[in-house]
Amino acid sequence: MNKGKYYITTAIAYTSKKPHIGNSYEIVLTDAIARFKRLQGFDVFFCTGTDEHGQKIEEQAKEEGITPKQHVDKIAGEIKDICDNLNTTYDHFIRTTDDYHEKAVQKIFKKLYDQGDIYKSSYEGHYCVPCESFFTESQLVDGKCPDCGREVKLAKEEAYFLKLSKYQKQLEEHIENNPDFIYPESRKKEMLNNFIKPGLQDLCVSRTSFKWGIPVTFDENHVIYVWIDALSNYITALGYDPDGSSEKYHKYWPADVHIIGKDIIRFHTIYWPIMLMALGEPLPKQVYGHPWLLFGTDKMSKSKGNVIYADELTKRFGVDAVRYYLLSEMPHATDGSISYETMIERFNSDLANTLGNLVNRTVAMINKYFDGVLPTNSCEEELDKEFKADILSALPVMEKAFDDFRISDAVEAVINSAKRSNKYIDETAPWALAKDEEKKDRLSTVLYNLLEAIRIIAVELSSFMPDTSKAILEQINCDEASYESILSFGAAKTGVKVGTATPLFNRIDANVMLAEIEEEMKKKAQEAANAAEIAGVAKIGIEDFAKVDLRVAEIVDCESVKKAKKLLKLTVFDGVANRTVASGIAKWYKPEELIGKKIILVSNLKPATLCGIESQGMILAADCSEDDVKVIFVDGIPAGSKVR
RNA sequence: CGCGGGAUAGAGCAGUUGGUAGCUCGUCGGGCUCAUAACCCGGAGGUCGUUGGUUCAAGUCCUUCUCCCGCAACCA
Repeated sequence: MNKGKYYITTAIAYTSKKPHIGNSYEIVLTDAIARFKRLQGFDVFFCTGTDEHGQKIEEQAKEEGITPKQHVDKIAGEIKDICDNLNTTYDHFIRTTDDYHEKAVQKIFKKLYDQGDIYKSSYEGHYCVPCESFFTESQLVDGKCPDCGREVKLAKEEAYFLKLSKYQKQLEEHIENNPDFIYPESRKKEMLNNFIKPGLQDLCVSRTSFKWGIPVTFDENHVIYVWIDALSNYITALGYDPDGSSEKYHKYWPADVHIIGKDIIRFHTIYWPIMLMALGEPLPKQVYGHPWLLFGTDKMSKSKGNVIYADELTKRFGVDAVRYYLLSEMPHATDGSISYETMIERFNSDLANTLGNLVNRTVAMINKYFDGVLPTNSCEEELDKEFKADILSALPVMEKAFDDFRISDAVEAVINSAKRSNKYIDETAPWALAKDEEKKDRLSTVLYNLLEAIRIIAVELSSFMPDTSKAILEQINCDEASYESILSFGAAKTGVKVGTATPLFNRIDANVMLAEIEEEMKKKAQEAANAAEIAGVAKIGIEDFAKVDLRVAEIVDCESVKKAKKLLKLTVFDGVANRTVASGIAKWYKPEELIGKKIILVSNLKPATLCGIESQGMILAADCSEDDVKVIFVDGIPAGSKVR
């Protein structure tokens, strides 16, 4: 049954570095929706890809001593591997360095220029020559470059601009007339009130400060800056061409939904619609800004050694379990957090206990009592009705949940079916029926109902856990997996021999696995630290060391600093006089426990002002680990003693 | 008042337009034995952060304050 076309996209991933599991969530989320729409009978086109231009990539390649293209090929390959590894069913993987994309973007740029929506002007700002960057007045620190601290000068850069202002009214109307356009709703107000209504400034769409981008055909010095390049992927992927687009484009555009991270909602609900208006093309029907995935309460960072990549997780838990976890654990509107503890917990309770065990015990009983072949399903009883109704009620719940992007609710609906089935086993007690030869037919019927419930669950699960879905159908030896077959109860057939009962998910011993993981995390953190620090530190001569004047000093006073979370203000006696030192150890020490202690002071450090305090030196402390700092105390040595 | 998000059972969360406060995990007790120490039932546990207000009715709307988490500034 064909319900029409459905075009769905992810944002394209920036190829500066390998994405971690938080970045990978988006593709899994989108894939689940795409699979569900296909199940429902939509002709789905699912597009993902990579965004490969820009200054950052140019710089990174330079550091690595390779060409931007080589750098981008490597990362794009890694990203594609992740998508494949996660078993996602994208129909097209676009790279912004693809030939057809570059050509189409150049034409788009030209068209907009020719019709006057793009114009040449100049961009004025504070320019830092060594950094080759422009800054606005508010970005400057003490009137100097925020990156390097050097003087900046006023400079002009020639650039092309897109006339956002011209379409402002039209966009505002569109957003107000199409309440579903921006989702979740809370974002809509944010966009309207913060950006659109105050008035849109024209958008700078070209750069001359770097070369790694799509050249402007009619102006050699300029490359097309990110927006027109990256956002256009949604139409160039289908074969859009200002001179005549492909059949595929006419079939699938406009997109039914763009799935993106909440950080880029602005670009997708303001710049992108205006670009399309200018091109005279229809707007996407909906933009869903999904929340972020955090690791515990920490953000993932390489130096902490807690970065988790999708491939590491799938190796440990299996692809389907990772997909299940991401989809079931993420809230639809607020940020979600993942941890190994909850992942193991959900694995054991939902997948192994509830779902896996249900399949296992049912198949085992069919084999045990009927040699794998059920003779009949006609011995119905009153309580079966309620059971069937409960199982069938899951699908409408799922459909509503998918429409609202509440994927975790959809997942929950299926797991609830499994729970209901476990309850049905208890209600009917097949093992008791088995003891009475007269109740054979009833026993067969009960097991049939379970088998059919499991089949429906397996089909519903296919959007989230495709391999598991197949494995279940295989185990019950049934290949009826259509959408129509789960609208009513009874598509499974009697007289078919089921397979042997094989556990789908083996329970995980949390203690063992967590210990293992901790071990590995430590190793990774160690490696990161070693690589970054020891290797990166150049050898110095004794004369360099001699420049550092280290003195023992006594802490005579200490107080915390308002408005600075990390800072303590110390007054230390260096043998001659008192001086003030600011130190970022507030997290580990209370002011009163430091008073009277003796420490080692770097006494000839140039003073610096931190949060309004002039710090005249620095005290020595050791980084025991990422989150543990210990001050080096030297009690018993007179203040003022030189250390060397 | 730098911006933003949050505070609901031991933990993690849901509570749509105001109408009896729920779910998962854990815990305690019971049941069952087909199954992966699993499954099923029941209990305990919450003055919904604080103050005041609107209302017949507030977790939900308005207000005061407190605390926590991101970002910004700060680990000389």
